[in-house]
Parts: sequence; structure tokens; C-alpha cells
Amino acid sequence: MKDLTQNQNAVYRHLRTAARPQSAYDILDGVREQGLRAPPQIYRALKALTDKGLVHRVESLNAFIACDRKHKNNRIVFSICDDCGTVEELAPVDIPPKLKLMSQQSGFKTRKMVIELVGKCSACWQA
Amino acid sequence: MKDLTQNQNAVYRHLRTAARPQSAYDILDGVREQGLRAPPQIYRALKALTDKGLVHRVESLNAFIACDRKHKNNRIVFSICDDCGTVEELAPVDIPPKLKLMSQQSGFKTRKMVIELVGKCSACWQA
DNA sequence: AATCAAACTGTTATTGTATAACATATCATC
DNA sequence: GATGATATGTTATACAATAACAGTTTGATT
Repeated sequence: MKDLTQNQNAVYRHLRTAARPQSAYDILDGVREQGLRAPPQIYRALKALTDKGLVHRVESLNAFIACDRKHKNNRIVFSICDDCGTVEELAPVDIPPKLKLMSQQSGFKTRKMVIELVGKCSACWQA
Repeated sequence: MKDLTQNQNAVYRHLRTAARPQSAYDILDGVREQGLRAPPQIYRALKALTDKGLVHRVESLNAFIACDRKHKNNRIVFSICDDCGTVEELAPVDIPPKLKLMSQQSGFKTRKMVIELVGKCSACWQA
């Protein structure tokens, strides 16, 4: 792809083709055939990819997903289905004004904001 | 306290007196003297406490903090300092309208929303 | 070209986080 | 007292992440 090492490429391709968020060990299993054998190789690739914004970590799941969008900002929003584990990345939103005010008053400097909506996707609550 | 088992009480008291978020194993160390010896005891107590809303899990840190507030809703907001690890719970905010619309359009039913602001607390960026 | 430092890669071993599975006990209700 | 539901304790294991070191490649500098 664009300026990635071999290992990063392998991990990125695996994530892009995966239907669901992948744990580091899921990824490891998925790229064994490309010659990656140990966790540090996966975690190093994931770090590089998340730094580039090509991959996001889903905190609630200890898992990772590929990202299509170009983020000018770091305001990531996920919806996470309790039942089936599907994660969608929604468009970034601004920090809510009330929240912005509160954090400013406490002197906090926000570098990034992560929003995770947990609930049921349409497929699951209709079933 | 209020309707808690002995183990839940021990864990809750530990969290309320802790200055920082505590990992499950931090808690285990802190309540050994009360007779708790194994991780499942801690995790079971934590599950009960989070279900009651007395404790929150900080997803970015794999750690837990006690909660004073009464939440009518499940719209938790944390600020997390990169440097010193301090976590503040800010007042709950509504789901941003743009976001609400987006998730509704995709048919997603939100049960709870977690917002984690990551950055630097006033003490740390002034230093 | 030879040298050296910096960055990248691979490997082993270990630490940290969480749960499965089973045993034992407690308590209410019939 | 038998039964079932809930709570508790214990062992062992699975899953997640990183430390520490060795070897390699790269690229700048002499």
C-alpha cells in the first residue's frame, strides 16, 4: 500500500478483509503464512498503523479495526453491538459544547476523544 | 454500605479510597487482608458493582474507579491524563445530535455511551 | 570503501488481564 | 430434610501486552 513495511502491510491487509474487529492474536493467526510469528511483531505493526491513522483500537474490546476515512481530527466514534460484536465507525463529531466547557474549566488539554456507543445493531434487536 | 456482599464491600471500599484507577490485580493486593485471594473473586465483585453503577470501568486503562454520582442515564465521561494517569469523571452529557441521528439511521439502539477524553491534566501540561 | 550509529526485525521469556470449570457453602421455599 | 437458586472459594488456563536482547539493514560520515 502506501509506504508501509512488509509486516505492516500484512497486518493492514488482514484487518481490511476482516468482517469484525480483530484481537492481536487473531491477527497473528491470520498472518502466520506471511511469516510473522510472535506478538511483538504484531504489536509493532499495529502501533505504526494506528499512528498513521490507518487502524483504530477499540478500547472496549481490546481489538483493532482498519479505517477508511481520513481524520483531520481525533474524534473517533464507534457503535459496538453487544450481541454480535459488530463494530461500525461513524463519522467524527465535535466535542459537545457542555463537555468542552467542563474540561476547559478543569484545565484539561484534550489530545483525542474516543466515543463508544454500546448497544444493539439493527440486525440483532430485530431478531 | 447499601446491600452489598462482603466481597463487594471490600472492593468498593478499596476503590473509594484509592487516588487513581485500580486494575483488578491492584484491587486484589489491596483486599488480601480481607480474605480475598483469587482474581475471580475480584472480577465477580466488580461485575456486581458496575451493574449497580457504583463502579465504572475505564476502558482505555483496563482499570476501575468508584463513582459518586447517581446516573439516571449511562453517559459517562472521563478525562484521562497521559502523563500521571489521573482520571476525572465529568458530568454526563447528552448524545450529540449529529451522532444520535447517525446511529439512528443505521438502526443502532444505544444502551450506553462512553466518552473518554485523553490528554493532559492541568498539573501535567503546566510542568 | 570502511566505519559507525540509528532504525528495523526477529526471538525468547515474562508480565499483566480475564475467565472457564469445578467444588463448597448458604439460604429460602416447598 | 430435599430442592433449587445464589454466593463463594479454588485451581488452572486462556488471552493481551511488553521487556530485553540479538541480529540485520540502512544511511550518513569520514
